[in-house]
Amino acid sequence: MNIGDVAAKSGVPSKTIRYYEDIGLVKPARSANGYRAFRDSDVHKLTFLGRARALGFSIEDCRALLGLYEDESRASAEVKAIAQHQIEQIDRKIADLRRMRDTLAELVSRCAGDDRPDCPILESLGPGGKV
Amino acid sequence: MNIGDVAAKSGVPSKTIRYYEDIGLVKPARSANGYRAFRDSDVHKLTFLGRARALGFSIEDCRALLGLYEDESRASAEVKAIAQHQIEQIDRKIADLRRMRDTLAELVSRCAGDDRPDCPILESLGPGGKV
DNA sequence: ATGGGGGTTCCAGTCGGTGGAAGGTCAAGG
DNA sequence: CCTTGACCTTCCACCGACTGGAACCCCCAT
Repeated sequence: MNIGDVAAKSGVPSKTIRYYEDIGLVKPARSANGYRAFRDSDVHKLTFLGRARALGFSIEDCRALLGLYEDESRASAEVKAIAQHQIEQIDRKIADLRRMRDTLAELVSRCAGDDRPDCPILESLGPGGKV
Repeated sequence: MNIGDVAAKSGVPSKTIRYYEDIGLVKPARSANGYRAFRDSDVHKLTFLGRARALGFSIEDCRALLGLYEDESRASAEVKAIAQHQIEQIDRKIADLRRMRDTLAELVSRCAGDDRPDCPILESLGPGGKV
């Protein structure tokens, strides 16, 4: 299988697949003409990677998960720990974003939004403010 | 004022201040010895930038906001529009993260997390899965 | 004069790709 | 047999927004 087919099947762009090879996540064989020759197992790995990335796992987490995925004698506890850690990271990001959002929403609600220059948003960002 | 004092007063690291000069957000004068010479207005700008960045505004948004901040004849509507757009971006990010979080939480809840190898998390990421 | 704590420039690296140039390969159609 | 066009290859540069570090300069106190 050539890279284009794999990209179509796995949903991971060709460019990204080459990048994943660069960083050692997949190791496709090579045909005589120099083309990468993918097996079904590579497609499975790439599908796996695409989904893991969509869940926000870092590349290094993906590398670890892929190792566990391939390891028939893994302990599910290891996988669960990584996933739980990822949930914590996401929760932290959400909390940060929510704080930003609330602050912004409050500022926006106090801004007239007309053609006059006075603006609580800019005032809060400036030296007197306390955002 | 030297860069270190400004960093302390504005809360923006020296390195970042130099970077902001590089990309044209601040334009400090220079002393005879080649050191950057900041005025109070530069400190105000950098404080402004620090706060705007903390609210998640992109550098380009910051540039626009800084322009409006400096423009006495601005219309608050312009500022409000940028802030509202930013809120929308944040909302979209939160929604994405929440989807990830929910999916992960569901997978984690179904994973035994013991020393056995069977793991719904890995199964969902693999070729049979449907994350 | 020496030491330490500023400052300066410039280059490289972060993360996870993405875009594009220059060139090789292959199957189909004229 | 040749050309066209779609694929593939490598390599290098760029995105955002910094951050780390090397190598060097400057100024003040001891």
